[in-house]
Amino acid sequence: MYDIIYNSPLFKGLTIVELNTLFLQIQFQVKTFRSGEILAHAGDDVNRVILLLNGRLQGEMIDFAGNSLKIEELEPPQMVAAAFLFGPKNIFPVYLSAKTDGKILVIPKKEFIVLLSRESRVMVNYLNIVSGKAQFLSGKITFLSLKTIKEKIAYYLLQKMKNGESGIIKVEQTQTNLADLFGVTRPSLTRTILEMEKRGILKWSRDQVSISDLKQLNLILGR
Amino acid sequence: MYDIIYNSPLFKGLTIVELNTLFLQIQFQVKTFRSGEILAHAGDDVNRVILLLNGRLQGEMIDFAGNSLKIEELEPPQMVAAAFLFGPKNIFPVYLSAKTDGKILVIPKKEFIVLLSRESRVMVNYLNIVSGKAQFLSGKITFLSLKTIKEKIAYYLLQKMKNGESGIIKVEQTQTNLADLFGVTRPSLTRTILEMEKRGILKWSRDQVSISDLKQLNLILGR
DNA sequence: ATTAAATTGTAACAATAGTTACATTTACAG
DNA sequence: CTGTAAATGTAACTATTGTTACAATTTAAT
Repeated sequence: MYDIIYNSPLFKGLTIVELNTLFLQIQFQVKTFRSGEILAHAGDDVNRVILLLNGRLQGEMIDFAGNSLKIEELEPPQMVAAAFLFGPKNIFPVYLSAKTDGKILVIPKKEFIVLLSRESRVMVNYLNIVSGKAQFLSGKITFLSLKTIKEKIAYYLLQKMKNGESGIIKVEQTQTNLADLFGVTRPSLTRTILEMEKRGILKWSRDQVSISDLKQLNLILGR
Repeated sequence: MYDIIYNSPLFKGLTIVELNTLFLQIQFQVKTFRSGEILAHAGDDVNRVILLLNGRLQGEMIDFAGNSLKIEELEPPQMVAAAFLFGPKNIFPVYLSAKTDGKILVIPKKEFIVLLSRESRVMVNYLNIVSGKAQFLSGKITFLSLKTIKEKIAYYLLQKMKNGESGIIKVEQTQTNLADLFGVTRPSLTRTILEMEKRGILKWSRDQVSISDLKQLNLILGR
């Protein structure tokens, strides 16, 4: 078990020996689950840490387009519902069900608090996880608040350019995928891309986009 | 000072005496700022805790409609950029500027980590703050991913009913306000409301809405 | 009670995106 | 090299929302 949680975001930075010592001091359970089993219902109390050791779970996921009811698979060794253990509403936002057989590590919230104050590396790890979620969501909201497809394209491309350099952007996505990511239909996306091409803003050829008029692109976002 | 932070979400639950003792053990600064001053630029490193003691600051705010660039005022004794102290991206998401003269409490991140592991009540408080942010954002995304005005109305009303009971809902908002909250135009909202009335789903009279057909209302959200 | 301001109702038209269906082009397996 | 599947281009039509402007109604202050 310790070899698995050794690699988890929550316990990273600790040695296996340290993990062993730490877990001697707290109460926890390892539970097995069977494929198809429902581990938590939406609305259930979150009063424990659940760390997926092996197997696959599925739950809600926020995708790029914010279709929040889409289902995401959790892979080991991820934490379940990390942002719902604390805060005002300690309930599962969605169903949590098993796609395969597997095992979870369960730590009661009280024990977890002890653990956090005893081992500051775990505390920092956990803070990183929860903060990361908040940051992720914050970014999604920025994207979601873009109203038109043109704006979404502009934002997407400008983001890609930041991590890059020149006016040529590699898009490792098909338009079909992008449309899905944006939460729009594929023909609408294509239509908008072609319109932007006609206006001389960019040139989109398969997996490569070249920006011809950066000013106009920024203008779309009101910058 | 301690009388102010005594009431802050971050330090609540501790007595003034305990706060005094705690602050003797860590490094911190109290800084004054002047109206108009920019306390942090978007992109600046977040390597410190900032707690507003008095005065008013303004920064980015995510509103109900997700217009993320709207400006929100921070009031004392709130924390600034709580979700950006940890996590992968430790940078201010927005400008932070002063609306009035005032004072802030500044604790370097390193010191703050010491503080968190030394006083688990503060740790739990902080976890509650960050988790609360994540939960808030998660809720906003659920709302933002509703595509049509009809869906937004349905979601809004059903949320209101949860905390209530009967088929009569008090809406302490004008349609003008609601439209703004939803991120749509007022005539469009009115039009949609009237259409829903025509279909016998609800009856909207000023500040009071009565649901005539709960099933249809749920159906709009695909439930 | 009267008036000004705020709120709500309405309508014509424009803009944007979804829907559906099919044509064309490209990639790639055999 | 060829055939098939995937990706992209295109078009007509519908649905939804925005825009603008004004009318009707309600609220609240004097």
